[in-house]
Amino acid sequence: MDTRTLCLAILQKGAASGYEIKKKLEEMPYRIFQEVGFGSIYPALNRLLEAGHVTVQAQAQRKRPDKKVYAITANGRQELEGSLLHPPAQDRFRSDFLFVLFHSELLAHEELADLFDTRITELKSTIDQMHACDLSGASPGARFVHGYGLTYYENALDYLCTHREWLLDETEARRQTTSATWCPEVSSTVPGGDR
Amino acid sequence: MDTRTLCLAILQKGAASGYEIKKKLEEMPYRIFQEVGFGSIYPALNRLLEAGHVTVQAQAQRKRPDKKVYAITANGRQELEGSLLHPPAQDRFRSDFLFVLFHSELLAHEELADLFDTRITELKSTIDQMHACDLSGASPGARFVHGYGLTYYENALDYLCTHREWLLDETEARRQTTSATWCPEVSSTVPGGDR
DNA sequence: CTTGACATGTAACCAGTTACATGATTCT
DNA sequence: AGAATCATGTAACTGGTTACATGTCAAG
Repeated sequence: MDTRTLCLAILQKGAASGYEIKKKLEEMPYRIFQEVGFGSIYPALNRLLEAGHVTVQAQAQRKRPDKKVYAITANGRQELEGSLLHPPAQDRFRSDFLFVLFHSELLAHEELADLFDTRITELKSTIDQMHACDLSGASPGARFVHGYGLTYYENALDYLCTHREWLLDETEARRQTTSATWCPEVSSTVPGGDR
Repeated sequence: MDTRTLCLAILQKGAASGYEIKKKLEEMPYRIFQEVGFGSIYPALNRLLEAGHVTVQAQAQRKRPDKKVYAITANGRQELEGSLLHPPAQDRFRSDFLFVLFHSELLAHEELADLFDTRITELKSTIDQMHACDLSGASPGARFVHGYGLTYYENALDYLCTHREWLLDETEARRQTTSATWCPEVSSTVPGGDR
């Protein structure tokens, strides 16, 4: 989702400044969608302003720089609802982690094991944070998306744990049988081999 | 992963033309990572050529336009291995579908139901295709990644099926309780207070 | 006779990231 | 004293998408 729509979505729940929008995009539940930098947010807000989708109000603050509080307009709400209506684009999943594992035979055994271990630790911490997350008062949509993300992380963790040894062993085996002999793989935990 | 690295990864498994690279990126197992257009591939190959990561050889064909077959060099292999070594960037998951469901209260009941149904159908078809996919001869890494993707899709399908009714009902319930008290304009709800 | 596969490329456009630029205040 | 937080923005760069441009051949 582009930054403009993301900003509209947040402003729809209440007026906010660019700085505050960035903070909200960093924490749950918006974190699931995307993190964007100031370099995207401020220009996006200016374009929304030009288009009449939002209004600004400068807020002088004692002992703080001025704040520009943006609020969504009826026009902006219509725009947001419009973008929800047309059929959503395909999901895109980008994982450099998987890309590296895909080429497991180009890495040393230890590097592979380390990769797994750090990812498993990260996943556990992410899952803990998501469990700790307060959802009282959250909309049904927010809860649904949170649950989707949580089950994704939990299943990913499970997959990594149950297939770690398999990949490590198979990669080692493949490395040794470079071109000489063909080794018949016999395993009950071959990914995709359960049909 | 950027297009150049993606091209190197494919060429590492064998020489290919730009057209063939695109086809490989469209099918399993590369499909999991990313799909890229010709507009990305041809410039990427030229940059790899300039950098000495690949070589070209024009191949005249009977009754076909000439083909430019690219092959990876020792230099290019080193480059690829190098990019696998430094710690992978964070996974990014972008889903307009989830973004829409997040705002379920802005959509009509029927639109929501339709969204679910089309997505469920799509997922089922994707899963079938992945099950039908031939993995004999695939590297351990490729199998691992394929399995990761497959379990993701299966779990996503399961989550959608088991939570469809919940979201539909909860959204309906929320709509009825908030419609009366909903306050549209800017008003006093400025987050972050004032001073 | 038209669609689709084969085959390569460029140019304009759009979006996002990173680095830069500024500056007060509060916490450790 | 130095780091973190609050607060806003621009400019350069990078990368990807889309549209354009060209052409053959096979199959329906």
